[in-house]
Amino acid sequence: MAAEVSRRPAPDGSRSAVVQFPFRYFACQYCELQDICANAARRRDRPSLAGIIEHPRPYHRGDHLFRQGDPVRYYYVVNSGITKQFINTADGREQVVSFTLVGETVSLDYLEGGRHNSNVTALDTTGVCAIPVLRLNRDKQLKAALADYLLRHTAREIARNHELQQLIGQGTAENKLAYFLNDMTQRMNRASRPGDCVVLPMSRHDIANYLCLADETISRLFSRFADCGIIKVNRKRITISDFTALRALADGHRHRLADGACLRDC
Amino acid sequence: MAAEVSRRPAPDGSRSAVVQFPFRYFACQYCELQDICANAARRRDRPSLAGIIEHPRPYHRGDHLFRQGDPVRYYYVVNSGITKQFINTADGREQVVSFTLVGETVSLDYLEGGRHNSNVTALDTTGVCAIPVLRLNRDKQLKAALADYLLRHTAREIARNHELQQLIGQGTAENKLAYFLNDMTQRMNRASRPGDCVVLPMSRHDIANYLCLADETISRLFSRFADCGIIKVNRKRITISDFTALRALADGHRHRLADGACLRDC
DNA sequence: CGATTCGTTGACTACGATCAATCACCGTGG
DNA sequence: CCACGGTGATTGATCGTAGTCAACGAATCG
Repeated sequence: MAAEVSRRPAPDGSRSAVVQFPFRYFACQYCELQDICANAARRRDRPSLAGIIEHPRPYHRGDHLFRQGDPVRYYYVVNSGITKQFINTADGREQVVSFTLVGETVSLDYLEGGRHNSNVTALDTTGVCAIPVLRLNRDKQLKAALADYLLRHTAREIARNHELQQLIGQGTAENKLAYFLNDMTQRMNRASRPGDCVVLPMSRHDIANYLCLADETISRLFSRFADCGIIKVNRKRITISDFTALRALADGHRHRLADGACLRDC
Repeated sequence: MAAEVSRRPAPDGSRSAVVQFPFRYFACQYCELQDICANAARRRDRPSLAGIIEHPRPYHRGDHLFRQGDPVRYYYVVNSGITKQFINTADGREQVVSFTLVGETVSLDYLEGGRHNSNVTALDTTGVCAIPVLRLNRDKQLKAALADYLLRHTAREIARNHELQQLIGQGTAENKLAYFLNDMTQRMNRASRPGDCVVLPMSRHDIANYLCLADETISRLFSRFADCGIIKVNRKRITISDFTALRALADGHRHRLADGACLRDC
């Protein structure tokens, strides 16, 4: 789709920290920043992230991108792998608030004083594009362009959170998991052709935590959905057999699987 | 605190829609925008919202500031009264997602295409400062300054939502209501001296909806809190008798009132 | 003053949490 | 190769919280 670069940088393990443009990752074509990044890099008349964007060495499972309380240094876009974002609650537990997939931006949840209010760790080997906030301030034009994008992005994120809040609060356990599976399938398969199969890199515990359910409830629901013929479960690999039923469970909060449904379908 | 203007505009019922600066509302001193609004209006070297900010006629109880699906035309700051923000869910019900008090900004939850994803109505007679998005685009400098502010604001809002998500999902009904009362008291009394009394203009139903609880549960909890000597309830007027206990219930998710507590305290 | 909406209290139920036991998987080391 | 321990996932039994249904009381409005 675009010109390739000679010296290939991270996240393939090289030592280079700065990308030479023009360059495209696989994820670039799905990235919302491409108009002020890869595309703009080839035009003189437009502000571009080229030259200030950084690509740190890939993170491995469990590595922290940043911790709660850290000063905000970068905006992050995931270009390979997956991250988990969680907050430390007042009573010492953890609450998973989001997963960030390929092509997505790690959500900005900053407290007064420009400090992160959350932790972000890699769930798998993960490469990122990192936009240094300080260097950004030197280029007013670029900053304005990025602010525009970020504002749209966060506004959408708030809208998403509001819907999630409704789901977490009002939905049944079935609704929550159905929503999660549906959402993950859509987001993960955006890069590939829309498939009926999805590999969830996070543990059952992380899913349970994210949806505010007990680990055991998630297990039971996976089994129940499988019994009803809606999905097939093979460890972390989930195959959706009945998208319509899944969608119905996800959309219609309060909708429940009839007790007889299982007997019919399996 | 600052010079008053001769022709007093809305929200006092006048026909004027545009404010003459220098001017200050009561809420201005608590407004996060004051540096690019009231303060900046008196300086030539700084971009200011003066001249483009609008003050529509005050809204009355039940009036809509905007509806879900409407194109985004303004950023709103409440300078008197209170608003309720809610989304229409997939299954036709409503979900209250926030209340916006004096000096606060109505949260930006926009979908792709620049359309509101929520409804905002006045819970009481409410005056606002409205910043027209289109006119803002003509002044790059001002837009950049405002974008900076809005980004910080929304980042904090996302952080808030993440904490709320944790509360809604994991907290007991007691935790939720205690959090709500604590939060409202703090935010409402920011303008006045920190008092132990708060008038909640929203209905029990709105509170229940916001906290994802049944209306009856809210009623029961008000009674229980009162029985335990934590609060005094007089219709919409709530007096906090025991801030420590309330704070403990709000902070310590999973914390519960002991069954004996009531008997001790009342 | 009735009519209607809102708020409170009671009785019962159901969903999901909790506690507990077992199973499956995986890397380690003998 | 298998025994081993450790972790994660699954299934079962029981219990408690908050939802639901229902009736009543209180405030508001025309």
